[in-house]
Amino acid sequence: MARPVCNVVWFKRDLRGRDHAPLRAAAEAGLPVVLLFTFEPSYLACPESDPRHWRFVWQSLADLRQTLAPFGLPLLACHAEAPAVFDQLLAEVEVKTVFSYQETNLALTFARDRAVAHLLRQRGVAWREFQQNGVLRGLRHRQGWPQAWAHYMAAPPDHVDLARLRPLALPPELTARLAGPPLPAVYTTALPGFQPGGERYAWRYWHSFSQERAAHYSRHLSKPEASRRSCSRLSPYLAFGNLSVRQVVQAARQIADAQPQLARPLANFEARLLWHCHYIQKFEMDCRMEHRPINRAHAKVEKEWKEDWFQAWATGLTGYPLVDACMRCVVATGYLNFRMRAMLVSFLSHVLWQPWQPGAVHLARQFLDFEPGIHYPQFQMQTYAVGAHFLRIYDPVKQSHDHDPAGHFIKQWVPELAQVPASLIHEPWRLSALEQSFYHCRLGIDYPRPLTDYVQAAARARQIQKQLDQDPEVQAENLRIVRRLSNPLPAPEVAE
DNA sequence: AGTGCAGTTGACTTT
DNA sequence: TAAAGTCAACTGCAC
Repeated sequence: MARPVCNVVWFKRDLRGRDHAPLRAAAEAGLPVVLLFTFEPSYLACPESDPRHWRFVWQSLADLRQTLAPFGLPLLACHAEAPAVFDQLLAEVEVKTVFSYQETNLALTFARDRAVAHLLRQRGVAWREFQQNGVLRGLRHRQGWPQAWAHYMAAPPDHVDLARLRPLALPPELTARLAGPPLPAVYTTALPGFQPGGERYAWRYWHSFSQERAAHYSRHLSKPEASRRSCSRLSPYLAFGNLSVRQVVQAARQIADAQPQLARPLANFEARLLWHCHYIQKFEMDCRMEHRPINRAHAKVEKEWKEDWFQAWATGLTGYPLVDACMRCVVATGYLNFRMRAMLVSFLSHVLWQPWQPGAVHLARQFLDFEPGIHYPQFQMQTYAVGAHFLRIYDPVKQSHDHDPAGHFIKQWVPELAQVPASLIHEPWRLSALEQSFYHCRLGIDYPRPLTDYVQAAARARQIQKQLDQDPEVQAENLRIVRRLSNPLPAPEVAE
């Protein structure tokens, strides 16, 4: 008996029903479709994964199903490795083409994609992968990239006519077999404190941002507390593709045109959307930075692993109030603004003098909006002076005075310091014995003494960096990186 | 009242 | 997206 013929749309980090090139292509191709998502055990179990990410995906799928249901389109979520899913599916149905987006992600998913490509090629199935968010695969240099990005962002979205998609009816037995075992409840139960996934929530965040919150965007961007409201909070929706960058860019331009008083903050916001894609493009072009220093000569910097220091950092017990508040906050909510993230990385790398890789894995799990293409380039930039960049060592006390002067954020996340007055909260190690007892904050008992002295540690980090700058091997590597990764044209906002 | 000077502030440069 | 260094201008104060 002839196998039924169909196409497949394979959803990855593009969990939306609009501006979706693979869906659009499948609709235009005419054949019945199978809509597929895979929860892969190897991906769920990888060190960078946290249940918070998969809960977000779960919620996104529920939302997507709501979008698809009126058109009678089922979405098959399989708890199995993707190659195995395709293998089983191809045994029962004849797939002409698999449509998906290109995925700039971990080495793990890249290897998975190669296995899938191999399998599909063997079975004579075409795989059409589409460019996502202006990120280009196979670029050798970035000359012309900003122009290509601008062109993509200005182009009309990939409109999907869901009414034109016809589902392929799979036998329930096959559907059940493909679906695999149910996901453990930890991946499917919502937790308070985290942003919920899904296209509908994504647009709700966009509307509240563009209508109310964006006014103070630039002023509050770096404040640990105010940024939670005044920033867009779209990052997890972009990371999992509940929104395309293009949809957001175009929505922002529309609002900026209609409401001139928002033009400035929204232009600032759009510049960051460009940087978002810029870093993913960087990672796409050199994904080895997931594991090793982008400046290979930096591999010889010796760092002494101190498990207890790392644990103190990871749990918010370093003795530096703002550092601890930030870590506890991101562990509890999955969100922290850019500057505070950079400070956490700087503190681990330069002050505690610990290797960055375990820190990158820890924060990948905490960030609800974990985006490998931003995460790894940023970690490397914060850790090393790479290419044209210089070292940025954040002073945790200065940051505290500058961005949380009244200590509200600190008190919220480090309740041990709740009684300490604002004037003393940034440096609790200065509290006298009397003050410690008066403010219920005994150092070493209620709240830790600093793990190490910031001033000395930063001086050492700067000195080692100075030596590295003189090192011919480091210099040669930097030259290579500048040639390959830097953009030889003027900055995009100027060129535009 | 005007001068000298130590200390502060801010703009700008450098790493 | 940082912070230290440099320098000039400014301030407050003693005399």
